[in-house]
Amino acid sequence: MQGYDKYAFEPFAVTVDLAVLTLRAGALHVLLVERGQEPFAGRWALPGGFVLPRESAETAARRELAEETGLSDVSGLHLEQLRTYSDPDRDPRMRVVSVAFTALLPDPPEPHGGGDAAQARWLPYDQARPLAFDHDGILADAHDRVGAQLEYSCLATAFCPPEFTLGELQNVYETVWGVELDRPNFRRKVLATPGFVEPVPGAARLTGGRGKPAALYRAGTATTLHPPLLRPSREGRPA
Amino acid sequence: MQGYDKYAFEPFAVTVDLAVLTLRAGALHVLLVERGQEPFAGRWALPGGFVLPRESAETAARRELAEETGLSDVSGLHLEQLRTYSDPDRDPRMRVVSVAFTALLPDPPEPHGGGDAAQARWLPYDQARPLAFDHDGILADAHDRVGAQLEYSCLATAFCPPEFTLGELQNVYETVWGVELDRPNFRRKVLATPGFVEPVPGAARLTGGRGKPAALYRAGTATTLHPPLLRPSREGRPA
DNA sequence: ACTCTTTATAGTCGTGAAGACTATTAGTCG
DNA sequence: CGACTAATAGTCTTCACGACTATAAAGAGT
Repeated sequence: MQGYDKYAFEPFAVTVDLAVLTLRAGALHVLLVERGQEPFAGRWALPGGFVLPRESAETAARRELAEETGLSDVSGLHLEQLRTYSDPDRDPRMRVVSVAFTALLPDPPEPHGGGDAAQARWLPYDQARPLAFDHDGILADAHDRVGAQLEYSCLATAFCPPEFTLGELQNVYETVWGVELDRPNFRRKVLATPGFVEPVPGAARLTGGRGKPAALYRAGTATTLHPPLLRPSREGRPA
Repeated sequence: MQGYDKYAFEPFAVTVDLAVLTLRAGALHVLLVERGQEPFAGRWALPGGFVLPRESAETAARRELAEETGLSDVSGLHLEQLRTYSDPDRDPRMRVVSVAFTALLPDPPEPHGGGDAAQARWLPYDQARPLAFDHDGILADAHDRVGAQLEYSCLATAFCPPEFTLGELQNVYETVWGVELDRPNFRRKVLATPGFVEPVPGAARLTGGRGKPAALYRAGTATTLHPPLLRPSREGRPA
């Protein structure tokens, strides 16, 4: 891009789309809004909106996240740019380039519902499709990304409340990956990774009534996992 | 994003920026163009340009890649979306949202120089800064991403010609990571990963005259490395 | 021709991480 | 009080990997 001829380019509308994921009742859920107008009227879609003139995409995404979830403080929530979707025909009305984000919530509040969205609610990830526009693909990309990031980052704690048990942390991995993990081994691995979690002294919580109370942990200072926590059975043992 | 009020959004210019990386003489190089106009006249910048009305960002990026490198066939080259940069003030003239891509080239052709760029050339990665606009940050992000992807993907072969020796493949890792790897161990690890590389039967190449000729390999069918090839000395052995 | 250097390739050894599994502890529920 | 449940502790075996040594195949120098 050298000289800027003001007639050398077409102006595009720039939006953000949010794949807001959470764990509810042991299942992965995604925050969706019901579309009121055509196209895709009545269809569920990822929340999002236009980037305002003086906003970066990140700022717009966090603003939309606050509006759609109704949470007063979204500053601590994990929000990360996923990818930009720019197919010329992804919106039948006009040329829209959308910067997609993934957001991870620990405890799911009932969605605000307000804003300009006709209706907002959590839907189980498996029952979300078909979504409007190219949102099926965006949602799939978000799931892939989060699943991969669980392997080599401390992202899993973003799904958990400030204080959590190792069982809850394990549930994050098992739910997102769709696999079962061995509990003692998971525990050994997590505790052996410096900075992943740190114990809350003297605290314990009953996970739901039955069983031995679990010790509580907080997210540690580390951001990356070295070595990573690899998901099992990807290529299996050959032969 | 519900209804589209045509006055509800500001039109943005959408561009692509390319971080084109290659290995020259054992050092990481990046393709840069010299800016002709203000702002940042005379400063080096990442190649890029406007997304055309009927293009996706990916299409625009591949078109720019062909223009800037002068290569006739860029269809086989590794090109991947990096991230979108949307700070309102990243271009002093107007509101420009840029979708950045990383591209990896095996053998560096002398850059075309033509196109609308004043001048295009390969610069060693370490001597590239300071670049125009926010391109220092984009370049750093590209380097980070490529370095991370070497760990868990077969990306390294994108830096190599169609047939390469394991020594050349190891040079990719060593150059991008800036570390030295043990040759026998690297060899064992690569060959033990199914689908990473496959031998070219009966072929051998002298790496540069001296020494035993090395066997040639081709890129395999795998795309991800399981388990990953972790870079050493990140957190060291504690205690 | 012989040796030295260089690079590729083969193999060895010890440590440690991780999967599979068993045992114990500390709670609730009937 | 026992049955049940979930957390936590510990064992054993396998295997990946870092460190290291040895051998093979080429060119360069004398």
